[in-house]
Amino acid sequence: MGSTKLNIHVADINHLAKVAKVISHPARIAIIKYISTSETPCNCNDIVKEIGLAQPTISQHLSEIKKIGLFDQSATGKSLNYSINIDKLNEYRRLINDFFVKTQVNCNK
Amino acid sequence: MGSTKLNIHVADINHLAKVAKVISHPARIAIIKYISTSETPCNCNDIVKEIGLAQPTISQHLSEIKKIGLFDQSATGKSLNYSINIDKLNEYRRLINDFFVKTQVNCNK
DNA sequence: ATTTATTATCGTAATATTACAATAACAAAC
DNA sequence: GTTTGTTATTGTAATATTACGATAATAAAT
Repeated sequence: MGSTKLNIHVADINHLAKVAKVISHPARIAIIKYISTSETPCNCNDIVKEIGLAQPTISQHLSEIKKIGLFDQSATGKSLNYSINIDKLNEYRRLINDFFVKTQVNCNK
Repeated sequence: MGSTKLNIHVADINHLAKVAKVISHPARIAIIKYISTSETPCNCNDIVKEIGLAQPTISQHLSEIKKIGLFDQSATGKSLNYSINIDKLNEYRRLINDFFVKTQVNCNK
């Protein structure tokens, strides 16, 4: 008891839920936003300064976002530069948008 | 410690996170989908049978979805009929889609 | 090799979420 | 008013999430 029952749902639904979960926390939204707007390549410390959460917390959130492949990483010197994987971003935008659109279409028949 | 720090983020971001959280659980996605596809008005028991979770669990999920106004309710006899509030559905579709689009635009400059 | 800078991981406390049994609340039917 | 059908609420156990201090791991710089 207590944990989400994944086995009772089709894979599509579980996948959508997983993607939505990543953007269901304000810190992760703020991280994605910051990385996308940053003029210069930004690393973990930049994000820590920007968001105002401890470094391990940011690292944890980054790891959640990485799990769905939304980031590209490139190492320069000591630091890791994060950037958005546009293909994945687009894939997930469509995945979520399609859910809403399909829901609406279903309502209208 | 332990609870999400909302005060460090702007309201927009917290709002988006709140909406995304509703669709971050497969049972809630399945509920929304079922209600939208149902030909006849559907009540809580119908959803319980469809999804395969206990009635209090479904009731709890329905309440989460209601909190962001995604449902209309209408009482007929003993039961409550749930339907999707299309305006809200559209509002949230745009809210989430705009986040993705803006993120992508930011990446390309 | 030691220092310095950066990020990940470990451990853990606080809190939130998920699920369900039991039961209350409500409304129609008898 | 008692029964029946439906949904909400209460209470609670199991699990997950969030946050951070401490520390390890990694890599460049000296």
